[in-house]
Amino acid sequence: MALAKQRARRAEDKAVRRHDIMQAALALLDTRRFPEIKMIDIARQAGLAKGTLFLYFPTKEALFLNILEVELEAWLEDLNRHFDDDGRDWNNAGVARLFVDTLITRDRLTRLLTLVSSVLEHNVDLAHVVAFKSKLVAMLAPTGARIEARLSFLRAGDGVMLLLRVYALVVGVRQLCDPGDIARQALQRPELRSLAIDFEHELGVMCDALLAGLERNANPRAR
Amino acid sequence: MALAKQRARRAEDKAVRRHDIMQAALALLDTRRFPEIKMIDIARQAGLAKGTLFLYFPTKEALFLNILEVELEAWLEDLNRHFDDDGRDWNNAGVARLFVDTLITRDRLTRLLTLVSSVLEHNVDLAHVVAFKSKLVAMLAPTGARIEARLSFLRAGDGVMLLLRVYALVVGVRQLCDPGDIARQALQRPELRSLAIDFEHELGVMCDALLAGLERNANPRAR
Amino acid sequence: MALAKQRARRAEDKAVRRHDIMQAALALLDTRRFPEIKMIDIARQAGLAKGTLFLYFPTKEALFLNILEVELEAWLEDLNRHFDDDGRDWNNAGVARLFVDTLITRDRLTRLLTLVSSVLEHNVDLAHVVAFKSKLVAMLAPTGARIEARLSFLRAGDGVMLLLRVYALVVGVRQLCDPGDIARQALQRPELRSLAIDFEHELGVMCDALLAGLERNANPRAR
Amino acid sequence: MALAKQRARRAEDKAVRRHDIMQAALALLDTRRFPEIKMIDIARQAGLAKGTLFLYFPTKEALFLNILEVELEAWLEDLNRHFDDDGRDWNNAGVARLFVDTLITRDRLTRLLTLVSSVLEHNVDLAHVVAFKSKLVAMLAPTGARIEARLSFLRAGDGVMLLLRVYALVVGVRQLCDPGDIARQALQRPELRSLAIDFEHELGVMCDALLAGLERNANPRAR
DNA sequence: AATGAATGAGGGTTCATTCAT
DNA sequence: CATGAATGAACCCTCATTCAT
Repeated sequence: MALAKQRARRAEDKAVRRHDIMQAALALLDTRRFPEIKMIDIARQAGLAKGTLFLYFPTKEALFLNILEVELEAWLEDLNRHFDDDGRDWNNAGVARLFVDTLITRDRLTRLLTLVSSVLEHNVDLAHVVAFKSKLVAMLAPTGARIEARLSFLRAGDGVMLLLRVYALVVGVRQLCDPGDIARQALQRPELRSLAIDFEHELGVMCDALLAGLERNANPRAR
Repeated sequence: MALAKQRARRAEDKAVRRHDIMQAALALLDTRRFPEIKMIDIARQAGLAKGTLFLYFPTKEALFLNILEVELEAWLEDLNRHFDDDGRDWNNAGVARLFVDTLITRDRLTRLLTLVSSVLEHNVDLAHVVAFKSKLVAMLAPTGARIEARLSFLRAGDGVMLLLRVYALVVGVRQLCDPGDIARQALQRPELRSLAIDFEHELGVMCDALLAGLERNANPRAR
Repeated sequence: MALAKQRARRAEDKAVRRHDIMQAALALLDTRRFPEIKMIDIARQAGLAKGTLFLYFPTKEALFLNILEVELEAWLEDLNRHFDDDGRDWNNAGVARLFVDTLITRDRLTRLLTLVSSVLEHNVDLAHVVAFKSKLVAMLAPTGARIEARLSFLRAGDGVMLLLRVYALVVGVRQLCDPGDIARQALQRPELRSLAIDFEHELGVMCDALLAGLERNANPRAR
Repeated sequence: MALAKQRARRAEDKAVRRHDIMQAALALLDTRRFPEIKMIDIARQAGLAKGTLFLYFPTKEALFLNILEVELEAWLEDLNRHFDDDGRDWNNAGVARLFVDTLITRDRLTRLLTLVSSVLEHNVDLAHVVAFKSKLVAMLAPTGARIEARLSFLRAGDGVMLLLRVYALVVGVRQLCDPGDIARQALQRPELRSLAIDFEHELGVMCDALLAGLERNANPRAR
């Protein structure tokens, strides 16, 4: 047996270890897609034994769901901080810009979002999913409220809904812009260039359009 | 040994067999998700042997990619037919409505779209992907042109781009609205109801907003 | 990929392959205990790939349960043949002797019997167990009838019951006489010699006693 | 971290802890089979940490082997007490009855006996097995002697041998009468009822027969 | 062309045991 | 002594794909 890693006995140490594992998984996500990441790889990356991972997360999916939760929280808090800035002149374009700016630096988050419904919510028990979604609802609310305060055409509840729509946008645009290895090669072809789309730019356009369109459609008289 | 199905010698017969296989796969897609559909199931559904499938499609992914191609073509042709109707008064809302109407009756297509970049373009060789994408480009162009003709704020190339954005919307909204089995249970909870979103309605709102927003943002002076 | 073994296409060939697999498993049983036999070992022994085994038997337990069935059948048929010999003067001792003689040359059978309730009837689905037990009932009946015909003190149904009791005896005596590797070493010690018991002899004593005792107790007046 | 249980410093305290652990394991044996009982379960049942178990017993098997030893001792002492009762009129039937009566109330013992050679004597080192078997020999002798004194047809050494044979009977009859979960379901079927055998009754019949038969066969002249 | 038997890589998870604290 | 975090070997079975017939 290899030398056992220092034991995490205090809750604090355990949190650190949890964090280490999540970071290891996250690091692998930069170069590989979810199905290509094996638990053993994560373990090695974290300098741990495979079994140890299962002391902290019941399944591979649960691990990534937790990662997503943390990333999501960080993003929402980031948004909150920005929305609390009264010095800015808030309008649709500004909000869209904020979404894009905070998202394009969060490659991992946007990649993880892609997995939620197709992967991460499978092989996880009901309680976990409920916990995740409850947390999500709780996290979305404050940010949603801030958005409503900044964009006058939004009504109560529209802020959270907007965030969910941005989530949909992120997922859709990722799939549109993120080819797999083979598709990437295919897109090299001149005749397929029209399908090679830049994530950042496209997300910007879509967010802009979404907000402008929602406002427009919120004011029927203006049509 | 079961009686061998009559051999498809002529190209015509082979096309029929191909079609049968695709229909069988499609039928299974109504009740199961891609990873849960086994090649043996498709074979049985088609009344063929497992190995026969591989005479027509090199991999499972290639099979579904072909299915997608056909479904996509049908959808685009449908769109074409509608766009060719001069009797309608074409505007954003009308186009959005058309997208939604033609998509919500195509459950299989919207489900397949979800898989493109995450699944179908893997385990398929370069030539296949190139073929698929080339076909796609060729199919999108005529419809794109028609859209451009119907919506005056669109410039050359915007029609195809719009279709791609609608694709992104479909993928995003599907993931937003289509929970897996466990997530569906979770969403029963009253406190999570806010996350239970109707696909059709949401797709409508998003398409409407996308078009309205794109027009708005296409006319900078109007801001 | 290694060279694929010749394919068994006809039902006849498949039966041969099934038989080969069972023989391979049986061969390994001579030198190892059930939990130490891995499916991969059986596959290699049979010159097949691991997956091939699962084409013929759904689980490891099912495989051995089938083996047991065959071995059991062979034994019972053997018994039938002997019982049909009118030239013998049938009495308790003779029947006991027959049991022992036919069993001590069937090492594998007696080892398998040990596993039935503790192992083989686990990880097998209900239908399989029912099938096995039904077959067992069907196989026991003819032999039971013959025994009843040979031993006058037996009443209807006693023949089958006697076979079940012999089964119990075999299992018990095997466990009594068959030490594991470590226990075998322990029994080398002079002071433990009293625990080293010979299977054949002991089975003989027990069978003799069982039959004599059953007869005795069947005639209360004789007490 | 849970509060560490008070340390057992004195040998006396340690014996108590040992006992606690064995009792915990024993309790679990009532509802589960050996392979389904996990060390962590035993630890929890005993209110201890998993690692602590290994301070008292080197392996899971060693733990159960010790339990068996104690249970066996209790049974033999019980037998001794009964055999020392001069008021009874000792004969085969009485002895058989005594075996059965003292065994059917010892469900755990009879279940453990089943495991001895197939499980408990594996993953235990030689010294342990030797110790167990030596103890066994020592425990059997006094009871064996008492039996010999009560049943006149027995010669020196036959008493111990009889006990071993009763052990074989218990193991065999247990396996015959104790179906696993699936087998139990199978035995519900009317056509398989003949295989559903009552442990107590069958053990009685077998013990009776064994003793009667041994006596019978011990007096060749009587044949 | 059709068949379906054969292949075998692949992988998450468990749990007895160890050992740092 | 007690703890419980860490270890990592072990393992059956699936299923897309191949290929002999």
